[in-house]
Amino acid sequence: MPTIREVAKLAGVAPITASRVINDSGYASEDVRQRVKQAAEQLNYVPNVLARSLKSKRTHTLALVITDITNPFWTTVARGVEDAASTKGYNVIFCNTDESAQKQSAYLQTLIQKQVDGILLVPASSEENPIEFLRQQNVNVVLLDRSLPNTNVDVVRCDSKDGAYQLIKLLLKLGHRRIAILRGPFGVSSAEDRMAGYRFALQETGLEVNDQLIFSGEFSVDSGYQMTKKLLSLSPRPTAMFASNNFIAIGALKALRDAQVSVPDEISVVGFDDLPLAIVVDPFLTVADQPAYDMGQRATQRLLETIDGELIDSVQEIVLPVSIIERKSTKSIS
Amino acid sequence: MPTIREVAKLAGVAPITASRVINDSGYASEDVRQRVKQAAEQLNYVPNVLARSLKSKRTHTLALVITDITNPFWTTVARGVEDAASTKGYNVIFCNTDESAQKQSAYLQTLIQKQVDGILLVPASSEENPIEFLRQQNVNVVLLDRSLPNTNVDVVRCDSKDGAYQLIKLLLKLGHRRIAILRGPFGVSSAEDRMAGYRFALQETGLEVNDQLIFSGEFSVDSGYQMTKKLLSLSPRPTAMFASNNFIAIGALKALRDAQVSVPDEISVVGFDDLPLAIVVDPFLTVADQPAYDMGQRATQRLLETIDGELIDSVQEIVLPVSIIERKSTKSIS
DNA sequence: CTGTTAGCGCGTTCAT
DNA sequence: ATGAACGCGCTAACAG
Repeated sequence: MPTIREVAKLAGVAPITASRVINDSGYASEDVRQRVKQAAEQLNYVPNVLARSLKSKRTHTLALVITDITNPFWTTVARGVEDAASTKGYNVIFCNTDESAQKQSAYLQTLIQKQVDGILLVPASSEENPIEFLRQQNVNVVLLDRSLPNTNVDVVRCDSKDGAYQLIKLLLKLGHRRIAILRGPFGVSSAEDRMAGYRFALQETGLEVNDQLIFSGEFSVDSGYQMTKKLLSLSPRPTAMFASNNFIAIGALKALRDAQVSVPDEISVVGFDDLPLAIVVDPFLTVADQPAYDMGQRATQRLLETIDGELIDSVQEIVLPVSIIERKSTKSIS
Repeated sequence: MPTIREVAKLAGVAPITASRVINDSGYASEDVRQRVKQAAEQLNYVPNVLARSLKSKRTHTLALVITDITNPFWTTVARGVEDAASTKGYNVIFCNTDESAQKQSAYLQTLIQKQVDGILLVPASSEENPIEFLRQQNVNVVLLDRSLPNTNVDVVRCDSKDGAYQLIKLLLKLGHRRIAILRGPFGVSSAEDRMAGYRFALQETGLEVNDQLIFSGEFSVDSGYQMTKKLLSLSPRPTAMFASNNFIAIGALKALRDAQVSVPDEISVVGFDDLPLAIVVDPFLTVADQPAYDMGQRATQRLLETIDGELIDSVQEIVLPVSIIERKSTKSIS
């Protein structure tokens, strides 16, 4: 792999001159310009941006640290991120933490070593706050989907509380009173917010929150399945349930099918996160849909702004609205 | 961000000594060891691997160039890649080409500039062969999913021809004779292979391949939808159809639903690529399932081997078997 | 318009 | 056991 020095030599100029031509910075006579370009062409010269980055302190590389790219919600976010990043000339390294604080901190460590210009982080549930560490290292961060308590960072997230609130309201209007929730991990703000929305809707209607109807688990298919099995052993059985994430919803629907409980005839189900349109031929689950792609894009734009030093002072929390999509998984109680 | 020089200064030693302690290379007295470690701790020292990479010519970063991370098939591949990579201490940059040769070459250019140690590439359909360029640049490459004609590169792909063959055989056994194919882009080896499998199965059975029953398009939902609409205008209508990719299958199913053609009563449908189990609560499409995760993993392992210079000489083509999953979208003709 | 010098942060080579 | 010098490839800063 040729260096700029070799190009310069072939063109009969000094390295810096070749550099100027190649980066189109500074002056250069047409003659020199030609010679350098030709030399670069001839040698198949490709600049080594590592060396450049070492000086410029810019790598034009971002990192996306999510829990699992396999979840269609995160996939869509990732696509939004990559699109926004590549438009501005940035690349994206992606990392899956699987909600493990350990994996997360290992990744963050490496990413900082690699001098990424910024990190989009979906913080894994954990005691430790990763932000302080990142701050010390002077990395730009934007939190994605989840906020962190007592932490002054940019966040781009969706309105989980409102989404949950609306879904429960919808069930209440249909006459349901025994409404269960399959909630996500403690300490994860989106899970807590959805729980809060659930609570709020019930209380607003003058209903008590029944602890028996609250099931907690992971944001996973398996967990959704397990929680639903427990739920089904209750008697009287709830007439409606709220699966607080797409994977939980899938697990729930599987469990209901296995138990031959029909939706919505025997139980109404609402979910959070839509399954991408492309995936489901005949969608039937009523959900609160989050603008995943937008979220990725917005967060990336925000991150790039802070990298460019535009808005260093003001910390922003961008909350995107969710939209309720009513389909066929709920039914009025009679 | 502190440099090793500052750490050394604080510890009262020379930079190189600090370096030795931190990288655990060479000798250092226990006393010095302690002092350096403490200094590093105190300053929150994180080594700048850019500088290291500049010397070592290793970035421990790979790139995954796919068409669209949003396709669950690629998502799964991506997860396999990232898992295999991170296990070995590598990070992964991901890029979406959307089948555009232009985007692809722009990405490849940047990736080389960034000195990635290797590239996992799903080549976009194009006249130009990107491999020669990569060869010149001395980058390690493993092709994913698709091979390239007359090109001596490692490939990890699935047995598309056999998958298609088996699916068509299955339809033939059910008595179908008018079997349509919704094929993918010309010049994309997986699309061509599936076409070949289709052809082969028919010919083996002594049937002629009827050009009217061959529809060509993109690997996209929309394209699947369009092709199916055309297919439905045929009379007599085919009794069975083969959607040669997951997105095409989704589009096809949508079109069939919109036209109120029932599957499998009025038409049998088989597809390529399974929709991830997690996604589909009640899967019903009969498909040839590719081991997407494995493919990602195997390709990455192979790439890392070549990076480590283990097997530079022998070019390998790894072909993974697909498995037919029979469900409820086909019916015997009577 | 072009070139010399110097340094980004690190680690290899060769001394001491 | 520790350190000085040098260079990876590139580009500001400063001549000329």
